[in-house]
Amino acid sequence: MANLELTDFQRKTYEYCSKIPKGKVTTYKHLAIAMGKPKAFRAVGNALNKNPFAPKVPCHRVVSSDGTLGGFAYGSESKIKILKKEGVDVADNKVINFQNKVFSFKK
DNA sequence: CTCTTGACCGACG
DNA sequence: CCGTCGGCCAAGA
Repeated sequence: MANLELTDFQRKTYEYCSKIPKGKVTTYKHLAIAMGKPKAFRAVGNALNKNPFAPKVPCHRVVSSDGTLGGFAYGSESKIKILKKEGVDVADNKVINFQNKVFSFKK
C-alpha cells in the first residue's frame, strides 16, 4: 500500500481543492480560510505545488485573490486552456468575472 | 532545531 | 501603475 507521507494540512488542502465544482474557481486565501487558517494561504500554495494527486486534484481551479492565475506547475497557458474548457473565461492570465465565479467554502 | 524557500497578500512610496 | 518590504504558514535541507 502506498504510504502517502502527507500531513493533515496537505490532505485538507487537496480535499478542499477537489471540492471545487466545475466551471468555478477559488483563491488560495479562500481555501485557507475554509480550513480555518485565513493566513495559511502560503502553505496552501506550497501544498498545491507539490500536488501529489495531480491532475486528480483540480488545482487549476485555484487562482490568486486578484483573479490572476498566479502560477501553475503545468504551465499557465495550459491552465487557461483548461479553465476555458470548463466554462471559465480567461484573458491576459486573468479570470473574467472572477468574483462572480469564486466558489466560497464558507457557508 | 535553525534557516531558506515558496503556485501569496496587503500596504507603502 | 510598478517595485519593494513585511508578515504569516508549512515543508525541506
